[in-house]
Amino acid sequence: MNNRYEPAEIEPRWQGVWEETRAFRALNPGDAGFDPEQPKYYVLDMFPYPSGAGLHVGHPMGYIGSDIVSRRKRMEGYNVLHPMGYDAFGLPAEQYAITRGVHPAQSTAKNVETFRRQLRSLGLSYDWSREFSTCDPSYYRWTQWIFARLYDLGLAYRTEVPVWWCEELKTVLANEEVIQGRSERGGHLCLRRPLSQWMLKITEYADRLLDDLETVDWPASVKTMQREWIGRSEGADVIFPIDGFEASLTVFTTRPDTLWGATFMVVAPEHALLEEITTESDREAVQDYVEQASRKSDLERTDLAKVKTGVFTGRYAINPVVDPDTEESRIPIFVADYVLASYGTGAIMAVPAHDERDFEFAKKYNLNIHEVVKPPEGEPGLSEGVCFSGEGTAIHSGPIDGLASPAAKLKTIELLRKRNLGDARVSYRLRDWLFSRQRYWGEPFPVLHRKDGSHLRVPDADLPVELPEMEDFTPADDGAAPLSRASDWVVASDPETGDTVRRDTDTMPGWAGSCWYYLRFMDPQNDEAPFSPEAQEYWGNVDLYIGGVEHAVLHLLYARFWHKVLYDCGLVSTKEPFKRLFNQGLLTAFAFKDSAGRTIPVDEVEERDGTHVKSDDGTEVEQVVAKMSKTLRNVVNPDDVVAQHGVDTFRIYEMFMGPLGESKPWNTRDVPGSRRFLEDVWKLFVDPSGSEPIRPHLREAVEGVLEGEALVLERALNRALKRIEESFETFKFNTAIAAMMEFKNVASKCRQVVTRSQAERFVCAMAPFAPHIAEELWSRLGHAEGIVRAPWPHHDEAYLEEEEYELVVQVNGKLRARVRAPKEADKVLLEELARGAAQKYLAGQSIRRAVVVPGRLVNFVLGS
RNA sequence: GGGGAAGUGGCGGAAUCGGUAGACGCAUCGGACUUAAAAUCCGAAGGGCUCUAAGCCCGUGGGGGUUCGACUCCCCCCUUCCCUACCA
Repeated sequence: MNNRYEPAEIEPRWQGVWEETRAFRALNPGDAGFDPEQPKYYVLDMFPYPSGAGLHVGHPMGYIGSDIVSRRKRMEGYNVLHPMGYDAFGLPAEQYAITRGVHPAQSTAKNVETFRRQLRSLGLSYDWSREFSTCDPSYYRWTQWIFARLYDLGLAYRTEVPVWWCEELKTVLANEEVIQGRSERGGHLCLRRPLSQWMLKITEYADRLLDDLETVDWPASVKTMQREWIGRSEGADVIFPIDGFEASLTVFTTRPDTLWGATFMVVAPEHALLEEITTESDREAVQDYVEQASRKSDLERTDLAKVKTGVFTGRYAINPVVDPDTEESRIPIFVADYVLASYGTGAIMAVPAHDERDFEFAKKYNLNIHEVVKPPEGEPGLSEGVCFSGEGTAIHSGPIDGLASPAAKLKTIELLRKRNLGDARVSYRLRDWLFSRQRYWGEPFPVLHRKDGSHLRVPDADLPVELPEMEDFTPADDGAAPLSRASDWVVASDPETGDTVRRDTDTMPGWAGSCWYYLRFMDPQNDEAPFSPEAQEYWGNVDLYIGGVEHAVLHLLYARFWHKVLYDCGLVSTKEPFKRLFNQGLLTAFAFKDSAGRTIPVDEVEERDGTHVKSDDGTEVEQVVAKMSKTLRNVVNPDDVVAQHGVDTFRIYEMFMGPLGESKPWNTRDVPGSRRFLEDVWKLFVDPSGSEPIRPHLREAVEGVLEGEALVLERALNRALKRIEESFETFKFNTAIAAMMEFKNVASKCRQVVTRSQAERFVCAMAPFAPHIAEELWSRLGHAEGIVRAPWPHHDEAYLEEEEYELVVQVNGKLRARVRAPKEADKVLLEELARGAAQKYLAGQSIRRAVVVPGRLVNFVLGS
């Protein structure tokens, strides 16, 4: 028998065994051997987007973490669902296909294959029988089916909206995919353009999406981000009559109590009434302004935000609470692009005394500023020349004078309601979800368009509406969807009348597939339903969801929305999809900066005498931490690490780097340390120069009382087991590995004393982290059954207490001595011991006080 | 501008409830083994001062405070990273 530690031999062998024995298969209700009494645990990774570049070492960070949890849960007796798949539809896949001139179906299949190979090589305990891609027709059939439910509920609707159009990508993008006027992917300039689109009424679920955040165990920061994204604000609609005009102007405000201070109004350049209300003499100026605003990208609109601009429309509104006989009741209406068409009503009442933006605008255009809220004592207000936007006491406001802001708000709303001039209203920052793309690589909508402009759903029985094969899938210059050119495919017959109808030619956005994949994993082969009620009932929701913070808002919000819709349809029994969420940290890498602050690629830098210098001219550079990127040439491929050291080393290193939740830099230099640890563990149990599978003294269990070194070892093991246990609470697996290393260090000094029981418990505790070596050692220890379902070892408190401990002796808070103290020593004895130990510091001094903390220290406070 | 997270040796990072700062590992330096090197094994090591022996001082971004005692709690400031960006 070869007794050297050879990961290249061990690892593929055990991976083969796991596959043959289907070691990680999760059993569903109805499967042979399913035990309804066994507790379930569902651990999910955010599935990857299979890009052409393959995995880099950052991807597996979270996967390894979730795998460790899965493996331990299995050892604790849970029926663990731990699946993996691919988020394969969407823009990036299509862009990649276009730049390479390959069909997206082909490039995606190839990328998926690379990802699968790499993931499999990492020894992750996925139930591979549940694997799928979102672009599989057998999957997207049900994505379409769920869309049909949304359609039936009236939650999907078509409307003409000004949408973000990206000229470069020839597509429409959602608000969330446009950052500062540029596409999130690729950074291309975008502009707004009206198009007929599918929208999903996520706003209808805003309150539930907000309220149910209370029920999930998620990082507070993610909850906050979601709350802010939904942006619920309570306020009121107020109707302002327009002077000499039939129509009125409605605004939304969160401060109805400041109504008496509204001295002008502003409408967005896109406001529907703008053209009508503009007077002849001002028409030209207004039209100019509107045109300018439409040409501005949002980038410019925000960048120039510091300087507000606007134009008078020539028209006046009437402040409904100001005496109509006074000139003050007539307030001018402006158009300005600091008011957004898409929020509230697209128009505001401007209260310059109590709103920073209005204040700025009023100062620039010399408009009236009328104070109606007195700031609380000590806070500066208008008299100090500052705009006070907080809450205070109403003044100069007739019927609400003297009321505190919250009461003033309520009373104003009551007044408005009585006079039919407005009412309380809640407004959200969240907009409905723009759900269609004029692209090829996505789920086609299961919708047919009749000649009369009406539309109907494709019957469920006819799903999936398969994506047609197309040679040329590039978007048309005019923005028409590629599918509209699939002339055979587009034509269909009306299921009711048999007339000719046209298929909808848009496709769903990339987010669609990831909205419910966690449900499909529960029952992935079902071809009668997206998942069976039994499977859903059993698996419930995801117990632990691990992924990056970049999905804190969109993916998680969209998935929660769909989940709630399915809940309303009676298809799922839980209100929330993900019980606990954990964000793994970003994996960074070292890079270098020269004195001018330019980043220098790693391969142009070398180390000389402890400093880093540029290879070509020897100038000193500074080491910094940056994201892994092609340009910095600091990307590390897991394949290389695995080839050199094996998967177990890779897994141990990734977890040993630091807490899973924190971002930390990869350093190839450190990897051999993890390899050495595994080599040492191996040698602890296997004699590399011998031929026995295991060190002979470990072959049989020895009975008897532990004493001497054996007892020391037992204590060390229990300490380690406890620390490993604790590491699962906070995902600080680095401390678990440190604990294993400490045990290994102690045990290596007295190898012959290690008992079989200790070896077994240690190997089991190590199994989730380094499963291959653990499995090999377990089998060498003579176990025919794999370690995958071996019992998880728990520590015994009895071995954590020692007879004696080291008592710290301080004088005036400074460490001066240490002394051995018996466990049960009382305060008097401890003080006495300490006094003896610190004698030389105490001689001739008067002790003012002695602080005795049993189990810890004694601190002598000397008199002055 | 707003919000959040974080600053500990040369590097990654430890440190339950406020109680021995620097666990564990990397790199480094000695020593052993070797013809030599690698690997391996043993050992040293926060910084400074110093009579080189026991010891002293300083040290968790900076400055204050609370406490017998602060990486940990409170106040102010600085830096870095992430998110967000006129939401009325």
